[in-house]
Amino acid sequence: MRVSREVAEKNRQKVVASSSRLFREQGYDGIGVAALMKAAGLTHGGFYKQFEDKSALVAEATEAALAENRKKWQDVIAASDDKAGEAIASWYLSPLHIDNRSDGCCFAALAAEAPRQGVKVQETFAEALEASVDLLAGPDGNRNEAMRQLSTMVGALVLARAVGSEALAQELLEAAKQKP
Amino acid sequence: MRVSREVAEKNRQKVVASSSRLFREQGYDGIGVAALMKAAGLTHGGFYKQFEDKSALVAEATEAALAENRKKWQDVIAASDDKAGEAIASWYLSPLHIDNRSDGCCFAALAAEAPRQGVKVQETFAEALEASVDLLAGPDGNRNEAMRQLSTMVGALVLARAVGSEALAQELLEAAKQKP
DNA sequence: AAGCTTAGATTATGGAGATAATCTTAAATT
DNA sequence: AATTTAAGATTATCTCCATAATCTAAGCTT
Repeated sequence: MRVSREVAEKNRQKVVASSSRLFREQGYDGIGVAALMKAAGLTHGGFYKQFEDKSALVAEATEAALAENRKKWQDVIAASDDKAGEAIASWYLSPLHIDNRSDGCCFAALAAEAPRQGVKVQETFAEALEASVDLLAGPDGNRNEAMRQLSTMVGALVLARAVGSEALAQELLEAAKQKP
Repeated sequence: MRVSREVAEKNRQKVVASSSRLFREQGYDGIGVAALMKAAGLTHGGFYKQFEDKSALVAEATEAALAENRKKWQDVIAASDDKAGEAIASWYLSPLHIDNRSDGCCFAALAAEAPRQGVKVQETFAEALEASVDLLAGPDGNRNEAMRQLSTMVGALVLARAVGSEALAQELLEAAKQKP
């Protein structure tokens, strides 16, 4: 049945938001439209009134995830007295992040699948990466160093999640924290 | 029709080898049993004579990919006069590696999906990671530093592949090469 | 050589998956 | 209040996928 525009818009946002978490958890190919709609409390069929097709939702959900990540980074930096790089590192490389795929870093969760998801998604990743590098570098920071730090953090988290062993995972995160 | 044991075994290996490439290219969920068999020149139905199910092939193909990677690393190190870390870095972080998913690094291609692929696959990743760290560190090397280098390389490659933009990708690889 | 065994082909089966057409009902518009 | 419109439900279609049962022809055993 029909609902008011505000409710419809809210429903749409709910689909995007919950999909942004579910994609991070299960991968772009790991979950289908029906399950995504159900998770948002709606039915399968309504999907195509709101989105062109699944890839449109993929693009929007990726944007949402990356925007949410960015906001979190800003909060972490604002709340810390350390330099941006240090503040982010000690928060990002915490063991909690290993299990928190669903609202964790979108780079670590989905960047590996981005090459198969079309130009739009890749552009979104590129913009988000630039933003992250700027945040990491700070006002007078070194762009190269920030890029390297981002790579190290993302790689460490991806590998830590892949190895199963908690001890090895922990070791990876610790190693990534240290400045050589 | 039936073939000799040697041919059957060769066929099995062909399935594993071509799957190890196709999984790296398209992801574990991105390709099905039928396509994997067809790529090896066989038909769909024969699959279950050789493998328990798809996840068994996933495990074997991952092992194969990681073993192949390791061999390549050894070759690169042996062929270079530099220290192992330097030799691997300059080879691993080359622009060619961005497009070569199918016979490139299995960590960069598939580690992000490993958490969803069962314990066996994760153990395989853990063993391969230990081996890579040992190779990177060399006989008298620093384990932490090797872990950090591996994370940096994997992260940089994953991100470089995700951003679409060739210039940005190149910048990421260059940044990862520099020792801070 | 006769019979047994089995790799791989053929052919179901059943479940998801994506997309689309239609229906219903309530909000928007007039 | 009457009419139009559109969100979301229902239902259908079509494709792809994993798994399994059966078939068959050629290797292997004795």
